Amino acid sequence: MDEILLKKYADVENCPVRNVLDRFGDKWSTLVLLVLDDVAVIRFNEIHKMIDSISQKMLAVTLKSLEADGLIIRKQYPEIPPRVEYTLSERGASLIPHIKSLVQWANANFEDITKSRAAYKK
Amino acid sequence: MDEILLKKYADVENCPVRNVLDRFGDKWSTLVLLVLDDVAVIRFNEIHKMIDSISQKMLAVTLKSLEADGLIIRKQYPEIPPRVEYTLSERGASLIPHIKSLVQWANANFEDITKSRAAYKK
DNA sequence: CAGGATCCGGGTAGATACTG
DNA sequence: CAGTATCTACCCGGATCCTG
Repeated sequence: MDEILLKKYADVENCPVRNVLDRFGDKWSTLVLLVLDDVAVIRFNEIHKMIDSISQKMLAVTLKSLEADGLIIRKQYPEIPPRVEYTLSERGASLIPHIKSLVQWANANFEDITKSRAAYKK
Repeated sequence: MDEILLKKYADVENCPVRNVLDRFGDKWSTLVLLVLDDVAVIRFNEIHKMIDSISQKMLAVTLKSLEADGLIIRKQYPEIPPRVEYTLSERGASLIPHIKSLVQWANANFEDITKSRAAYKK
């Protein structure tokens, strides 16, 4: 690993690793990004339907923080009833391949890890 | 994205995405893996020195769960004072490239994201 | 040295109700 | 429809103390 990263192990505030982890670490961001990548354009309630285990509140919070980080774009139409559409930004799209490679690893190793975990308990 | 993943959005328990995310999502696992990759063999207190912001407790917890998942190997020597060495397992090593690609993305985008976040607040 | 046990506080997620 | 507001409960993480 780079020297740069090594030195930053201790520097929690400005550590890019920590920073990106805090973004991924949260329960839903990654899943939302994958959904957006999957459907291109989507509305609030549609996301909620696709990830039905997320609460309305957490979906709102997640979308807001993703928007704040410039990973997704929120487009609001001045209509009644209101309509809001979410899409991936360029920055968000550039992140997708990395997430997907992780997901593929997860899929490939999921079963083995589950077995290890079960065996460990004994 | 694959159909398979799509269907699994709703299936929290058996979803590989969720599962791998829960492993990464925790505050320290990824950082510990990076350290292990960096040094090959390392003892408890050495990790603690490198990541000094982690508490003793969380380091122990993190190492245990990584071991349970078969991502690291714990080797204990029957000596006094006790000595325990940690190394990456093959499975753990196979994960490293994926993490690193994510870290690189984080480094490349860290500054811009920080700016976006600051601008959003106004 | 490498942790285990315990206690404790704060933040975060969930449920529910409400609104422009 | 697309959220916000509030309240609560739980869990996580830190600090401290202890031990083989």
